[in-house]
Amino acid sequence: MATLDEQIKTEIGKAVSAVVGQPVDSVQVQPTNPEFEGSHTLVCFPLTKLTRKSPEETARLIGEELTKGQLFSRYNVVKGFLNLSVTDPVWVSTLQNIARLPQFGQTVPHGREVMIEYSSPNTNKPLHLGHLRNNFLGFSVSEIFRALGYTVHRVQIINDRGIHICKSMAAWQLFGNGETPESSGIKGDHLVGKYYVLFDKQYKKEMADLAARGVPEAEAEKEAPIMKLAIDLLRKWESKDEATLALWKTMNGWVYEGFNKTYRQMGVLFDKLYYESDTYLLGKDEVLKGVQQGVFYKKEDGSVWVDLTQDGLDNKVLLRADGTSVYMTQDIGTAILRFRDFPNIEGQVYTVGNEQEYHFKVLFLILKKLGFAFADKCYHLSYGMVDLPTGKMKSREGTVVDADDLMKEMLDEAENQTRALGKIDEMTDAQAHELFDMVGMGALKFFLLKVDPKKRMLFDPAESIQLQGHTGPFIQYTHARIQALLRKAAELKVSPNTDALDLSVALDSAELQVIALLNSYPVRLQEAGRTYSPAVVAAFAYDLAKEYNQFYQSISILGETDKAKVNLRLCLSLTVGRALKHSMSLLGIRVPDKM
RNA sequence: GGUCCGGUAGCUCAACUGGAUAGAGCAUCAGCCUUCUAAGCUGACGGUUCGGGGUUCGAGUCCCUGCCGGAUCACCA
Repeated sequence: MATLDEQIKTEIGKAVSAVVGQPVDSVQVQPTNPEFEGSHTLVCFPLTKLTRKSPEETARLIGEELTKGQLFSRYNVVKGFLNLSVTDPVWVSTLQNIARLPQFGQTVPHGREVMIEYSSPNTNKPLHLGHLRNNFLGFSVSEIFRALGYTVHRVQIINDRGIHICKSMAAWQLFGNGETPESSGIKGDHLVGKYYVLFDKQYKKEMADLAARGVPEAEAEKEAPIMKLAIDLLRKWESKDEATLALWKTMNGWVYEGFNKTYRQMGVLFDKLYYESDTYLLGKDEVLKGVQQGVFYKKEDGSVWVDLTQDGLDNKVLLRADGTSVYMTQDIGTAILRFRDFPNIEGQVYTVGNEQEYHFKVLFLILKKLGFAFADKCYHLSYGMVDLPTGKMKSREGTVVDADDLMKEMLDEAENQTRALGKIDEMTDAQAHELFDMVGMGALKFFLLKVDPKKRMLFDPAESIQLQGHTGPFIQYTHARIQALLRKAAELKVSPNTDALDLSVALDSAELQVIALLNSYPVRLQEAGRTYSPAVVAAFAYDLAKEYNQFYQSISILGETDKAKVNLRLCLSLTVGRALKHSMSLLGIRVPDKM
C-alpha cells in the first residue's frame, strides 16, 4: 500500500499535469508554515512558465482540481503558495497504519552490508572528550544504518604499537617500581597515561639540560636519554625481543581493561577489533605490487612514492628508504584486509576527525589507482573538533577533558537534580541508579550528537549538564510521561486500541501536527543515513517531543468524554512513545518509563 | 602561500539543499500545578544571517570579491 506521502505526490502530480496540460516530472511540495492553514504546500512559481498565468491563478486552478479528490478537504492560496489540508480521516488512517507497526521506523533487513569504523584510540593514554564525540557518532551511525535495513560491521583499529606506547613503557621502566593497576588502585589506561605524562616531563627536563650544555635542539631531541630508551624499546619490539614484548603486552593489557570499562559506560559495541600490531606490515606487499604495475614509483634512495599531482594533490611517500611502512601504507593494507574478511560489504565508513581529511582523500585515491572498485564506496565520516570555552583541548597543557571523569560528573549531576526533584521516592536503589545513568548519559550523548557532525562544536560543561530545554532528558521525560499516562489508562481499562480507531473523529490541530510529524519519521531517517548525521535523528526526536508536549498540555486525554477521542489520543500517545524510544535508541540513548 | 571547512539573536545550535514574516534552547522578564508527571506549557524581549557586488519571480542557501576563525599541505600517527 502506498504511504500518505506517495499518495499525495501522485495526486498532486496528476492535478498539476491536468492544469498545465502536459506531464510535469517534478513538483515542489513542502510542509506548510504553521501560521497558515494546511499541512502540505505546493510551490507554484516554477509552474507559471508552463501555465502562462499568475502564480495565484495557477495555484487556485490546481487547488480546485485537487479538492475534487478524496485526499484534500480544503485549500488556500497565499501568493504563489498553494496550502492544502489533508482530510481528517486520511490523517487518522495514517496514524492507524503507523500504530499497527510496533517496529515503526525500522526497515526490513535487505542484506546489504557496510562496515563502520570508529573509536580507534592509541593505547598510551585514556580516552577524552574528543573520543566521546567519535564513539557516540560512530555507534549512532551504525544504529541508523541498521534501522535502514543494513547489516553493519562495527570495527576499530587499535593503535597498539609505535613510539607512543614505547614512551609509556620507557617511563614505567625508569620510574614505575613495578607499579600495576592492582597495586596502585589506578584504572589501567590512566596508569599507562600517567607514565606517558612522566615521559614527557622527563624528556623536557633532559632537553633543557642538553640545551644548557649548548647542544642544538634538533640533536637534543634524539639524544635525550629517555628518548633513546623509547627508541631502543621500539627497535627491540620490532625485532621481537621477548622481554620487551612481554612488557608491551602487559601494559596494553592494562589499557584494554580500562578501555573496556569506559566503553561499557559509554554503551558502545564492536563486532571485530583490528590491531595495528597485526596489520601494520600488510600494506607493504600491495605497495610493491603497485610499483610493478607502474602505479607508484621508486626513488634512487629506495623510497616509494605515489604521484597525485594529476589529481590536484602532491607526491606522497608510501615506503621509507629503509623499507619500513608509514601510516598510509598500513591503512592501505588494513582496508584491503577488511574487504577480504567481509567480501560482501559495499563500503567502509571511517569515523575520524576532520584533521585527517587529506589523509583519507589520498587513501581512497590510492585504493582506486590500485584497481579496487570499492574505493568509490569508502566514506570518511569527518567530524569537527570539540572546543572548550577556554579554547582548544591540549594534552600538554592539561586542558584535556577525561572521558571517565566527564561521564562520572554527568551521572552525579543527574543524581543531584533527580533527587532535588524528588523523583526517586518510590524507587529501589537499583532503579534509581539506572535512572541516573540513563539521564546522565542521555544528556551527554544528546548534547554531542545534536550538532551537525561536520561542524566544530563548543563543549560548555555548564550547558552540557542542563536537563531542561533542548536536551536528551527533555525527550526522556516526555517518554516517561507517556508511559505514566498509559499506565493510568490501563488502570481505567481504556488502553489504546488501534483496530477500534474511529476514522470519523474530528481532529484538533495539535493532534494533526503530531501525526504529521510522526509520519515524517521514515523520511528523516533516510536523510540521516544519506548524510551520515545523527543530528537529523536528534532533531526529529526533539521536534516530536516538543510537539507532543504542546498537545499534552493543551488537551485533556483521559478527561475527555467522547470515547472515540480518548482512544485516538491514547493511540497517538502510544505511537509517539514508541517513536521517541526508537529514535533515541538510534542515538544510543535509553529512555525510562518513570522519571 | 596552495587547498578545504566555517562565520546566523548576548551564548549554544536549527533552517527539509533556492521558497512565505530566518526558528529552538539557554539567559532576562511576565504568566500557568485541587485535574493524565511543572525535567513541562504559554507569552514578552532579542537579527543588516561577517562586509560588498552579482544571478532571478524569490538568496542565510548559488557565483565573484574582501575581512575574520580553523584544519591541512611530513620518510608523524
